[in-house]
Amino acid sequence: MLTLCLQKMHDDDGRSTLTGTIHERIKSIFDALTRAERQLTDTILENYPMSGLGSITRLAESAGVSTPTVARMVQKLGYSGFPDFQEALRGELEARFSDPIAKHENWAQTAPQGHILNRFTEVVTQNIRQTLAHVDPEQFDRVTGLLADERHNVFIAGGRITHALSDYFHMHMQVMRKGVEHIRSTSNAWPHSLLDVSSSDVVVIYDIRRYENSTLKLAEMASKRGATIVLITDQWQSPVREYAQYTFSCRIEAPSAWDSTITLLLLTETLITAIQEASWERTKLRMNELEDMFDHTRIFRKFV
Amino acid sequence: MLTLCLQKMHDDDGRSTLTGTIHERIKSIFDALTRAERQLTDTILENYPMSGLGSITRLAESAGVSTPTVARMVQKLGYSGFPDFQEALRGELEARFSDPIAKHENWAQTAPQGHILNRFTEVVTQNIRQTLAHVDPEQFDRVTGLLADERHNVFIAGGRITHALSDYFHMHMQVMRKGVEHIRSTSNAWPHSLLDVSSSDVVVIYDIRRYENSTLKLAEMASKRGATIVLITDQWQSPVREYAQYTFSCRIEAPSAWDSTITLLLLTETLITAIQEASWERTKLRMNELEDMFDHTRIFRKFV
DNA sequence: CAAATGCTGAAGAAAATTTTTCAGAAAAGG
DNA sequence: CCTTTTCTGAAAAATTTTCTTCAGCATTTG
Repeated sequence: MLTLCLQKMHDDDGRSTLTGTIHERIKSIFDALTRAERQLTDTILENYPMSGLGSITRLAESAGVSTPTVARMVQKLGYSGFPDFQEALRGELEARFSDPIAKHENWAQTAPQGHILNRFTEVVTQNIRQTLAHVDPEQFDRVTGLLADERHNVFIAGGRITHALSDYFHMHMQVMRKGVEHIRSTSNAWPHSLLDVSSSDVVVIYDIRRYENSTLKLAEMASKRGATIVLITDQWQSPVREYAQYTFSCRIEAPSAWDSTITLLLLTETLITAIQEASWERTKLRMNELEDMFDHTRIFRKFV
Repeated sequence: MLTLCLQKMHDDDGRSTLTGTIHERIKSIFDALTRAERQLTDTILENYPMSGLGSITRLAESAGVSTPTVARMVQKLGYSGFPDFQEALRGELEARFSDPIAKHENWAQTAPQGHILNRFTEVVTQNIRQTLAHVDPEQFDRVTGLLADERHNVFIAGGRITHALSDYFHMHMQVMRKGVEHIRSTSNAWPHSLLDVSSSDVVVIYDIRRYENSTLKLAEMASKRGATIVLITDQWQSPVREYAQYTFSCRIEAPSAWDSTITLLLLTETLITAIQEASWERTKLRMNELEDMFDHTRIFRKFV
């Protein structure tokens, strides 16, 4: 067996001294780790460095691996055993505590305080929090029910920025049910799609600033045909809301010249999951069929 | 014997729950302590809370008292034993370290505990945390530099699921710089695009499970042409990593039959922001030009 | 100053943690 | 498809840690 092992030095006391933080060490050998070991390091890094301070048993349990896996892993990192590893962790913690600058926990531990990775993520989590605080669960559930029901055809429309989102939603909806169509409001051809919209149908419209005229026109015409309109927009709300029966406002603030569509994607994925749960029997069948077709087309790798 | 003992409560799990921090508790009973015990608390408070995290023996030694003294002392504080005391210490440390959103039980306040809105968001924030823990800021910065540099042409490719993401990235990149092309690995026409790839170019590839054969082929061929390959993948890593100079692993776990691409979007948007910052002068000009064009096309509403 | 009380730590007992072993499972290679 | 290699966790063994006991010492009090 080829054993990967980081270099280790012993000083006069026999205590091990290794270079770099454990976090860095883990990342540097991450590629050489096995499945269970990666699972373990994920747990360690997730709540770093706290998670490693309990007993080896506790750490193993919370990572969902066995204690020998933990023992082997810390040896790969270059420590003589779990206590040695824990000692190093405590040392790091101590160093961090005595350093007054490092008081704020960074998202990306190894990135400096003001790095864009941390700044951006900070704002995004705030957006998520504020968005979720404004979603009406009842409204959400009713929309889920509407979209899961195959008696209603579903049309999905997005604008310049939100095109990717609507495309993503459309792709997933197609797997779960029939009667889903993607309308490109950026194309001149969208009136053609509207021909099929009837009063029992649902039109999902994505529209964030700067709100597009063609999207508003689309909403107006779909509304005239009696369709139910679901609007996913930003906190300032697209004018489409006048025609919409259901409106979801998502926070899109970002430390950038652009807005962040993370919260829109979050809402979209949550909707997808809810719809899937509401129509699991049907969705399962369709997914299996799809899998079969994929098997016959060799699009995907059989073995990872 | 008159035993001093702070009040202690047991919850359903039998775990002890005490009020106030250990530091406060020690101070409050300090007057009632004996000589050896004061010696001990001095040591604990001197390097609080780190000193208490080793073994009882170590703590006793560094305080110059015996282990029974420590054991008696923590019982006076109201803990059932040294491990119980240590657990409390770890809890305090964790509270100090962890960010407030980690303990957010209900994201959507009005939705019930187990509502999909809360369940999904919980998992997503975990994904974000774990993803950020794995991003190497240095690698991130280098990729930012590469993509901001107009001397390198940029090709962006996505698969079935990641098509929307690559489309989104492409749209933003187009605003910021020239020489950006979107390759559809799902179409048979992608070899045509590869004709233009030279050794100074950068190919950004999105690939999450199930990894697509055509994407791997694309990477292989781009690699043969000497292009620098940036891979954005999931935690299990696409086989494309063999050809990639830069690999970013994003957590995509979701309480769903599908994976969540939120973290990929987060990384993408952060990249966009970083690239924008790195080339702000140029980007500003291009954005102004774009605005002018929009003004002439009446695509957007002039007044909201 | 003597007796009583309480404090302290050495040593051993109990309990737990950590490490090792090994067999079955999974993955890789032919 | 089969063989080989590697990985993984259950269980046992080894080690460490924690707790208890108890005899000696210090302090207080009358």
